[in-house]
Amino acid sequence: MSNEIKDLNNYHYTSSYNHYNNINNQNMMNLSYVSGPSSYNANMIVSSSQLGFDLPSKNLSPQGAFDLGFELSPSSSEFFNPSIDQDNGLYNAFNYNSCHKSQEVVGGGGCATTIKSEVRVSPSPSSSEADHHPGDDSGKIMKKREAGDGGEDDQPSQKVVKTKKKEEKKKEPRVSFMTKTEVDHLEDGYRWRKYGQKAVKNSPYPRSYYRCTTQKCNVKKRVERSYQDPTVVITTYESQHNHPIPTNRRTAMFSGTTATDYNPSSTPIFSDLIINTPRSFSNDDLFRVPYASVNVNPNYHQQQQQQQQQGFHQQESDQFELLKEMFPSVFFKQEH
DNA sequence: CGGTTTTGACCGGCGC
DNA sequence: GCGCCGGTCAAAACCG
Repeated sequence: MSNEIKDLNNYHYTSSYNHYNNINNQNMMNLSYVSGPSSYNANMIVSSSQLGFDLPSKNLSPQGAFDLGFELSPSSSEFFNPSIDQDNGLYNAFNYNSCHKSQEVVGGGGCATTIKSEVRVSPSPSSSEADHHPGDDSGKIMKKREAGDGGEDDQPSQKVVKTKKKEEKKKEPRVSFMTKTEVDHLEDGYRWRKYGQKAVKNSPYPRSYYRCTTQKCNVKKRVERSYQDPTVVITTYESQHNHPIPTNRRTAMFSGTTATDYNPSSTPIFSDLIINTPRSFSNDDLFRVPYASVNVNPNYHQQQQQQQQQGFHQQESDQFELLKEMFPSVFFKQEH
């Protein structure tokens, strides 16, 4: 959308992923994923700023950035200025930087990854949203089926339905992560069924479409690898789960959405992980990161103060709650 | 055998 | 109107 966006970081997503363009201005923090027998570490970078849709410039300002100060590895060349897009519900939350810390946690598993992730919550139905996904409306299915059912009904009412569905669809919050990892499909604790794969224009890497397998849960996610940086996986979540994380998932990770959701016996590995993972942020932390790393960013407290002074704290906390709901497994529960 | 993945086809939106 | 593109469907294949 804006030129600024395109200029940043050379992440030139041609279509709906312009918002991924910036992996510059982000914070990082550590995440350690364990999937089955294998484990891996990853760095997430959450960057909402300059996400390709009409972000008010004010939100792109350094002040707007909520630099969470999560684990900024000196070795990392990626330092970000995360910011939040209030209007679009865009989140620039955290960056995970990886290796060393995660290694400690996982136990020498090798520093797999640096995750850059953008967290974006976009409830806004704004038409100017760069991240509009043309074919991405569930209403389509209905349309198709309706047509197939010989439903040659009155066009007007159908149109109304279409519009309605479209609007509903657009309101669905989305969260995007850029994750530097070798694993294509990041485990997030939920069960997903792949329902499609498409080649991405200008990219050698396909995009995969997943749907939550839980009944009546219409959460979807798209996963694709950045062609600019093949080590970066872009995951976009759409909608929110209306159920806790399945506890019997053998590859489940992290915790559930509530304390009671978490069943240590069924996810021992994660239990260990969580326990062992250093967490230094307080409940007041804007972005309480799952279990990610410690604050090693020397500017962390200063940044926190700045955030508070700028009155971002509450608003972001609210949005964070939404984000947490959408992606609970990533956000280590702070409730205890 | 049930659940998941693969993959070609289909559909709608959009730009030209 | 046409072609391109993103998203989804659904049958077949695969897997535990």
